[in-house]
Amino acid sequence: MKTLRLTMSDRAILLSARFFARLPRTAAEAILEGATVSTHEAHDTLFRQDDPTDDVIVVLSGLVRLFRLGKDGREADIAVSQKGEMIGVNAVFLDRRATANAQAAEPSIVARLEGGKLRQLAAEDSDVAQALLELVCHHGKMTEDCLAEDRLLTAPQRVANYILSHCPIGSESFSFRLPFQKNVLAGKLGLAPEALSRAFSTLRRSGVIVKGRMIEIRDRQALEQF
Amino acid sequence: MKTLRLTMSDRAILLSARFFARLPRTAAEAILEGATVSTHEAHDTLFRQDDPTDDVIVVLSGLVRLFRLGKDGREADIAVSQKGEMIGVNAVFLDRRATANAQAAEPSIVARLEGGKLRQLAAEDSDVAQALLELVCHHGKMTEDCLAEDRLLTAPQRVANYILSHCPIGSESFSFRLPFQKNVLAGKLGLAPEALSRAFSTLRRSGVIVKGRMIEIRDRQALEQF
DNA sequence: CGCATCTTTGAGGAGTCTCAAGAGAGGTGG
DNA sequence: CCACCTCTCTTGAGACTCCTCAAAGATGCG
Repeated sequence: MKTLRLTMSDRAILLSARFFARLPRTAAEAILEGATVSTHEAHDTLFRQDDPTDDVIVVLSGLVRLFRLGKDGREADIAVSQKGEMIGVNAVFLDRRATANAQAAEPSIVARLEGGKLRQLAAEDSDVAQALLELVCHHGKMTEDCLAEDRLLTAPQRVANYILSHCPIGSESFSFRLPFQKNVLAGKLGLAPEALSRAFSTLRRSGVIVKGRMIEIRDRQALEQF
Repeated sequence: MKTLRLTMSDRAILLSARFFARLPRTAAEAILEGATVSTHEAHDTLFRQDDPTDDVIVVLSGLVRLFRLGKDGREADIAVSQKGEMIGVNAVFLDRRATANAQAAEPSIVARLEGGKLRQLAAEDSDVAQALLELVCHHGKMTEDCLAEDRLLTAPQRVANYILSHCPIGSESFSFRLPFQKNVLAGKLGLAPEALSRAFSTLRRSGVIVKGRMIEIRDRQALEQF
């Protein structure tokens, strides 16, 4: 891991991230004041569950996996964050202890914002508070979605769902590239890698063609009623 | 369902709820401006998933279950809310559509706050924004906990966990009364009622005694390493 | 006391995990 | 350019957990 200052292009990525994009430029700049950047190898740990921490992390490139550890060492993914997504907001507004482990799932660059500054700005600037509220509500909803999917859907259904969520509405057949390793996708969907593999096998019979990271869908209908 | 005005005791319950308790009295009063109260039978639906809605609900008494429906009609509980807890905050700060179904799990009384007013106050009063942020972060963490438990723990482990969460720290043996039907507990833990029953059977061998809604724990150690 | 509802128990089956081994892809060095 | 190595992914087999359906046993309420 190496620590650096923000470059111009880092700034550009940050300012175009959803959270910052909806803020007035001056507020966004104020938050970035004092931000640092660090690079990480795949499998590097960014922080550990229950560690005291007062940083919010923004992914600039790469992929960060957020997971909890079971007593037996098994891992349960809570979220997988890509470019422009924020991590650790909950902790900063609760007890300043990480709620999960964060690990780079591939070589990654992240920015660290000071939680103290964020709290201060949230208190002073209602635009910032508003943006944070929306962000956290959105995170909450995502987690709810995950929970509901886990409880309601089988493995192939979850995978079908995931694929459909990448499908532009209205198109009958389409294709896209998985944004990360199948390994990581399996974790995100709450499956063992083998289960994901088998799910793809099942979906093959419904017109899903998988070649490496490329996914091709022939018949959207068949997927939807899975 | 009957709709009423706020009584004095309703007000008292609201003001002592966690969210309101940390607000200055005047801010809390401002939010309660225009609130209404309604009573519901068990199994009454308060709102349906995807319904346009701009209310936040506070449970005054009884129990409200929040769940999503699968295509086959199966239900997945997202949360179970008791006296003083708030429902629907996410929706009010996102697209004003309910993210789940809400149903009274027993005869219940709830207050409805106007989402518009809440948004307005959050923008004007940083105390309100702060309190909302903490509330939503807390909800998010709860949901994460649920997700992680689902993925990491077996049925008996989840039940043991639940029991331990009701145990005052430091006590070796203790007992308490379930705050709701086993039916509802099963849903909250993501189990079929039969699975909960069997989990209790398993735990019986580790010193857990179940009589109706009363739970008694003889040996905390045994539970913890389950 | 009787009925409706909730809970427990049993049996069978669907779904997912684990372990183990084989196939494929991508990168490195000769 | 090919052989080799590593890492990822797939496939198979067996075990385990939890669900579903069915029926019997509690519990609570009128």
